[in-house]
Amino acid sequence: MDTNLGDNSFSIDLNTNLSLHNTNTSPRETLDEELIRTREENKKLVTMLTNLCENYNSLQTHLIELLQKYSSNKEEDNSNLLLSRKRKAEEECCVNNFEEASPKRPREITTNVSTVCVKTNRSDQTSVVKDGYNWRKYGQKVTRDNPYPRAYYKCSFAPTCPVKKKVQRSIEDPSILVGVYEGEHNHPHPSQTEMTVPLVNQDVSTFSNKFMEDIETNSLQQHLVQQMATSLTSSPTFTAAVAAAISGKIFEYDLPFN
DNA sequence: CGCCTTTGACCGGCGC
DNA sequence: GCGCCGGTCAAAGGCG
Repeated sequence: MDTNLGDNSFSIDLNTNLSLHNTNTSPRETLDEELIRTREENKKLVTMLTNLCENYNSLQTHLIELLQKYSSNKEEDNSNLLLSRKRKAEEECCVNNFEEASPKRPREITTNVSTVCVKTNRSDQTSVVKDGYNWRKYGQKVTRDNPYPRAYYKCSFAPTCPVKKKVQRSIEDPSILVGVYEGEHNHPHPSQTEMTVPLVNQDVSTFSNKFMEDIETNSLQQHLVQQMATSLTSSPTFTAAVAAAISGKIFEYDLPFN
């Protein structure tokens, strides 16, 4: 990993030592200087924020790649131990060779399988993984290897959407809901935000999914901050407002001396 | 009234 | 061929 984080060792000079009481220059000149200085600080902050976001994004991309490698290896190991022969055959068919249809099983092959684990309140008995999509429950079954019922859902946001999901509580930790998504949505996410799209097209373990949830939450916040900063700093209205606020403060300080 | 959940029945694959 | 098991269907009922 050669992600360069050294560039982030920035120091922010907020320029708090404003020369408010410079007796050699007129108030107008002082204000102009402060305005120029404020704009420069503004530019610096935007640059630093941009660098920070770029580093963050590259780091996140790298992390996702590592997690995908890790989870695919782990999935392979676990399937040998835990899955029945039937499940194992399906898993291998979908994950490793999903382009080829099994001669023994000419039925529709799912092209995409992903696992999502969601930590819930232990007292919460509902088996709902809130991912922003609309789901219609079409069945429930108690499986042999888990006393908790497995619920079957179809995506009801679009009539032609082929995505299905199975939700079942973990036998090891009942507070964890394990959702298995099959297929890909053929419609945009209802919330219109890419950041909250569930982890389709990835086989991700319990660990990595919890990790990914954190990443996505923080990423959303980061994204919002970035957008706010960009829109605000590029707005002449905003800079004018900042200048007005500063000048107002300066006059507050200056008035007793006039 | 439409959408959703519930739940028993049914179907197909697989092992013995 | 039979039984087990997971997945799906569809009727009935609930809810807003």
